[in-house]
Amino acid sequence: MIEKIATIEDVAEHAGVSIATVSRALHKPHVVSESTREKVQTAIAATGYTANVMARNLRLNRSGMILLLVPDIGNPFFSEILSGIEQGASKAGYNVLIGDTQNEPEREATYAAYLRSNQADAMILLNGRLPAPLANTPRGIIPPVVIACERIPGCNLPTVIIDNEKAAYSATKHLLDLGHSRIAHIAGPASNILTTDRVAGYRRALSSSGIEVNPSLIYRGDFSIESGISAARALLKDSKNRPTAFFCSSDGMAIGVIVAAKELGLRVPHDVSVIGFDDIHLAANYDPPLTTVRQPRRRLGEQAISLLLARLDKAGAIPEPAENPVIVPTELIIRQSTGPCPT
Amino acid sequence: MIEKIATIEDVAEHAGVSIATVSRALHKPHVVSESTREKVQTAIAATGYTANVMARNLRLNRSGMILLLVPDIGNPFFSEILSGIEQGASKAGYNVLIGDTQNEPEREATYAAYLRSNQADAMILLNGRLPAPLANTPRGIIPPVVIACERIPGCNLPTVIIDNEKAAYSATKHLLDLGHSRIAHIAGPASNILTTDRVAGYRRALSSSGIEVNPSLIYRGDFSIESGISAARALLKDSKNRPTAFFCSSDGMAIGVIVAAKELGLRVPHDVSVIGFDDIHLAANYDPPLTTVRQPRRRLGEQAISLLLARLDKAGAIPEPAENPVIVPTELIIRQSTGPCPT
DNA sequence: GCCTCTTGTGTAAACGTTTTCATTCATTAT
DNA sequence: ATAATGAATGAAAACGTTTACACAAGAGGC
Repeated sequence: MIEKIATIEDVAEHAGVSIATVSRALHKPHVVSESTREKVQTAIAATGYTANVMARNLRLNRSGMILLLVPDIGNPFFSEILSGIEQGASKAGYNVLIGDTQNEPEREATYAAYLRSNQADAMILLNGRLPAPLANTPRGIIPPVVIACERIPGCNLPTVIIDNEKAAYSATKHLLDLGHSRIAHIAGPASNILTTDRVAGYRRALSSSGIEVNPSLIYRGDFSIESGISAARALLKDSKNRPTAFFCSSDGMAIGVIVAAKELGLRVPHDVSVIGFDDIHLAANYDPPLTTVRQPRRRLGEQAISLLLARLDKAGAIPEPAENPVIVPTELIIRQSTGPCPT
Repeated sequence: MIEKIATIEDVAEHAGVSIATVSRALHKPHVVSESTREKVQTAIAATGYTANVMARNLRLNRSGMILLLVPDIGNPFFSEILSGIEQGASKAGYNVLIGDTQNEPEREATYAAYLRSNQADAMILLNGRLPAPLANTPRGIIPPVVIACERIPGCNLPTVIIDNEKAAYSATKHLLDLGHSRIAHIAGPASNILTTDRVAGYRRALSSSGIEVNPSLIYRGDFSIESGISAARALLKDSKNRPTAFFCSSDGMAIGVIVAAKELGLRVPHDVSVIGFDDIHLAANYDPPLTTVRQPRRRLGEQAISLLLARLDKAGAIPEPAENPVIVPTELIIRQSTGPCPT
């Protein structure tokens, strides 16, 4: 009574041909005669045959799988990037396997081993770190890996990122243009390169306006709403010298700042201006609607997968240097959380 | 110069043993002698051997892959569920392959075929619909599939859901208890069973308070902020008979309602109360903080994967009826978007 | 000293494909 | 009529594993 899954052999028998012919009828229809092709088709229908992908891949020495390393799949920030990647991959006949690394190097290494063990044909890194096994790849061999979201210094694998320094500069510049001079920066974790880049942009903007950077106005958050709240509570405490504007490295932290500001009876943007980063979906509908730096997340994913597919197509071929990294443009979206500096 | 990947044969040769012994040294260490075990270990280290998972899986007739069908991976609502699933699966040695169906039955069918073609060992459905190929599974054979999030009527596969009817009832009841009687319901798309269930809960609450259900107060949204805005604009237009409270089937729509209400100069909760559904992360930090029905999303994912793993363990065994569906409890989180009915 | 166990190892089959090579048969050119 | 071309198919090897089975050698009981 137990259902036996049909193999190519069953189809062959049913059609009265060899398994080679069945395989050919499926993958090189032009080399088999019309009549046998038909016989094979009806046999397939009759047996309900589906090719065993595992066997096929073993023979072809591929897996059809693209491994995506993400620091935390539970973080909605990644979901849209992921969506862009998935769509491109699926169109090219690849599946996307998501590796949630939880930021643990051990898990990164485990997943990176998938490349060697033929469980994945290629890999996209969103986690800003090169897994250990990849770091000591023999010189001259370029693994099929693309880096997205966070650049990895000293690593010249194909990369697609935004220009964090420039984006931070323009955000800070926007606040300067509104007349602010005591501008706080709620940064991301120190471990992220993008934090460094954004701090640099922030500093450059201030300097270019002849304002000295006050280190106590730079607060280290972790992108969460909660860390934004703590940051604002700490920085707004001293009502004498408090900042009149905040440039936050995530929309979440910006929202946290606004929550804390309201808590203290301050109005946004009348008393304090806040600018975020990412342009998450809710940014436009928060109260007040958030001025922010839009990160084209889907675009980022699309670029990453297309870079990877290009790399896979011409495997072995000498990879032209091309423009690397690929920079996808950000955009400053001005809404109502920023306004002129109170006098 | 091209790197040749080491196979089990290379290891065997290097260690001076047969490939069978290598395989045994790896998977049944107790049956090989200590000395050979060591030889094999050094040989593995020397060659940098990693087992070809594809070949292994072909032999073992498994894939180690759990397929997760999601209507839209770009939707952050799913990311936490996903995280719960991924964690449980990974602990049990499974990988999670995400199938983004985009709500297209065709893509669902394609992915469902992965089960037959041995690309996946099991499947979790979050999309509320049974893929066509699965629907006509031979009687008596229970495919390794678990349904989560949305029950599928008439399908008795293992299921883990929340009690939408009850949750909607208690949300509506909360508004009734606050003295509201003109309560609008912003529902989800008609195609979702959960919409039906929640509408039923809403109706039951009203009826049990002796209030007649006014169909014009039920608005069909699509879970998005935008649809919440349209809903509120439409329902609040008539300042004479406008509802004093909204029960929304998603936090997004609740936020939309609040945006629209503020637009009209109405205060929440002073003039109008709003209650959402899901308890997304931002709900607690919106202005005002959102009263909502918390859906334990991670828990949902965890339950789903554990149900599936149990099913996989005793393959073939007669599945005990057990409690089906499994209900994970929701919780009404009362914050500041709901208040007494204005007189 | 022979038989029986136990322990460790090797040989070879199997998993389900794709593809190279050889074979058959019909067609066309000489 | 015979040789040469071409089209269609089949036989078998290969992909890298796991494992059933056979076998060898040493230990222990009589």
